[in-house]
Amino acid sequence: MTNIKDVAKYLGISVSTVSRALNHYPDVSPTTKTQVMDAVQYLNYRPNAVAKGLIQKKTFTIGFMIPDITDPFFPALANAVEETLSVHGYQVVYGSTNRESEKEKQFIANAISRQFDGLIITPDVLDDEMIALISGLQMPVVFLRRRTPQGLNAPYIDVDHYHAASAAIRHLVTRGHQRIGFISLPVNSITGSERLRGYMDTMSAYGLMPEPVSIVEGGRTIDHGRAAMEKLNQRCPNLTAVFAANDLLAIGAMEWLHMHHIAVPDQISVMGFDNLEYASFQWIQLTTMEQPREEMGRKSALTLLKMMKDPKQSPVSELVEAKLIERKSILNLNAVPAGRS
Amino acid sequence: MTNIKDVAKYLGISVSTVSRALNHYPDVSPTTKTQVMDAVQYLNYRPNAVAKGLIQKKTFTIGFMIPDITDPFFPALANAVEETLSVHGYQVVYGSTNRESEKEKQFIANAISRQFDGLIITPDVLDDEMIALISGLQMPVVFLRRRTPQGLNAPYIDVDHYHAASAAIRHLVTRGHQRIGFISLPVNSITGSERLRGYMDTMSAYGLMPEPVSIVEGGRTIDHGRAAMEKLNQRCPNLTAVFAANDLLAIGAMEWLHMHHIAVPDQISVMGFDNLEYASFQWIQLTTMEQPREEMGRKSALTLLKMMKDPKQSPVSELVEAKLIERKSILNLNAVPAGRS
DNA sequence: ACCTTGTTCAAAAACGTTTCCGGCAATGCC
DNA sequence: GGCATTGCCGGAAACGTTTTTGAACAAGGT
Repeated sequence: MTNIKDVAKYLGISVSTVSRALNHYPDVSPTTKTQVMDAVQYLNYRPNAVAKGLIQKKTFTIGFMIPDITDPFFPALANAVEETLSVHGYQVVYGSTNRESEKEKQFIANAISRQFDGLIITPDVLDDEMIALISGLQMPVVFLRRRTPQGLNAPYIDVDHYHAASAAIRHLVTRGHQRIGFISLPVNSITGSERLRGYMDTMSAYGLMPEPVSIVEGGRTIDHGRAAMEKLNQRCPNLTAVFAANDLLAIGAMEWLHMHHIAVPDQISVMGFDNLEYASFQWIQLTTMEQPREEMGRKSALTLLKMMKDPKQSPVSELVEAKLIERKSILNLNAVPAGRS
Repeated sequence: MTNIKDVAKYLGISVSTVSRALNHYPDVSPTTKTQVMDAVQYLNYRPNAVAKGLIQKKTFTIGFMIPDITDPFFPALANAVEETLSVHGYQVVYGSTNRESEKEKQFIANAISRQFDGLIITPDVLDDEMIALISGLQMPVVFLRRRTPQGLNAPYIDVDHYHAASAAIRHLVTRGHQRIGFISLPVNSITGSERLRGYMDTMSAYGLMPEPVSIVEGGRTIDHGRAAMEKLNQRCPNLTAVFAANDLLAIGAMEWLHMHHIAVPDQISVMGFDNLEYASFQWIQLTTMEQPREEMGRKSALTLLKMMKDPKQSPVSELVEAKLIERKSILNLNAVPAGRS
């Protein structure tokens, strides 16, 4: 590999002049500058970013930690993050941690030793050790799709899961639904507990205090959704609607209903959360709360950029709006003859 | 940030001893070694991987270039690659290029200046400039999900698209289908042209030379599949089966059929390619050729690992088998009363 | 007493850049 | 013509490691 010394020697000038020419410093004459550029071309010289990073204490790489790239929620996020960071010369290093605490810590440790310039993270487990690790970080951090935990003061970009769940329930109730089941995410996760809380509070605000049996903890996958729907159907056979805490659960539920010849929405309505591509399939047509993933990804990248440019200012968190996407999985009971069990 | 000089000063020993202790060199006494370890803990010292990379000429990062992380085909690949590389201490840098030539070149250039140790790439456009760029590379490269282009001698990991397409057609023909339409990927892509070739050759081997009108170039998305199915239906209303070159196209086709009340498989059979998660949905149940994505990801990572360990040996390419996943989207005409148009 | 061998460590070079500092012409100004 | 200013450039330090070389010392054999 040819280095800067080689091109300096080739031109018979000093290393520092070559460096200044390449970095467009003002104090280098136009003629030598073009000479340098030509020599660089001719010798096929590529600056070594590692050496540059060492001396500048800036690597132009940022870390992006997510629970699971295989979860269809994340690729769009990742894409938006990379898109907006790459135009500023940053490269992003993904880490898919499978929600394992060990891997998450591993990723942070790596970010430190590799001198990343910033971090966008969606941590899943936030025990004390993790919080300590993050709070000891020298680089800017933004939390994505979860609020900043107690004890840290990084900004976050999140949707308001609580209000979104509330809006979903409102949508169902105003369409005449009263017996509404809930298929939950793991409740030890933040998003899971927030959406559950939105369901609970809104139901009781309408005087529809749900019995505990109408809530089942589902998990995150389609299979979980199926199993949860089966359990729900056993325990509360007279539900008119089901609210699933994400689209995968909703689709699992719809699959179970389809297999048992229970028509959606005629016999039971289903509401989802996320608006994945699946949701718009002709067979599914799921009404769901959309999380604006591109927007979230973009905004997290932009606030990180701002923080890296000026580490002084305290950056601002943002709560973006979820949006109700109406399709055909919910029946309006008020517009129906009546006489349903 | 505390560096190795700090811990040396703290212990009153030399920098080199600390370094040797940390890297488990034999010539450091047990007592100083434990002292060093304790000091490292106490001072919260983290080795600077950038400096290490500079002197060792090894960064323990590999680049993984894919066309589009948003395409549901790739996350599983990416996951497998990262999984098997991370256990060897490598970190992987993704690049989602949106199939833009400019971004692909950008990624390679970045890989050079950042001194990556190796590359796993799924390039989409391979013009002369790209080939020159790659052939000038100092680091090992493996091609994934495409064969190595002429003029390069890197290994590849791919499925045999041609034979897989051939097997798909054989499956249809042995079930009595003769008029089989084809929805193609963009034919200027390698995978697209290979699958098309498999279709063509196999059809004519059975004496079923397809008319040009029964082939329509679809694209890559569900919307393309819909449009293609509509076109196909106009041009060849008497098809008994359609082979779509990937599952997204197949699902788009099935959507169009569903919207027009044409039953699958009773009125027309559909065969896909990829076996995405979608394909197993209850409403879809698509028979399709599975590409073993985890296996491909793992294998590409393993051969890269081998090449990095011993750059001498010429590594071996692999063609993995696609596997027919039988579901319910194909009707066996031989087991049916007869009398179909 | 001397050589050999082995163990443990320190000094310094090296990696490829950037950047600070100073020097040397040439120019402009009085 | 002296003097400050400007434009351009070279030397060298610095970034934080690893690695090579060899020094110091002890122990053991003859």
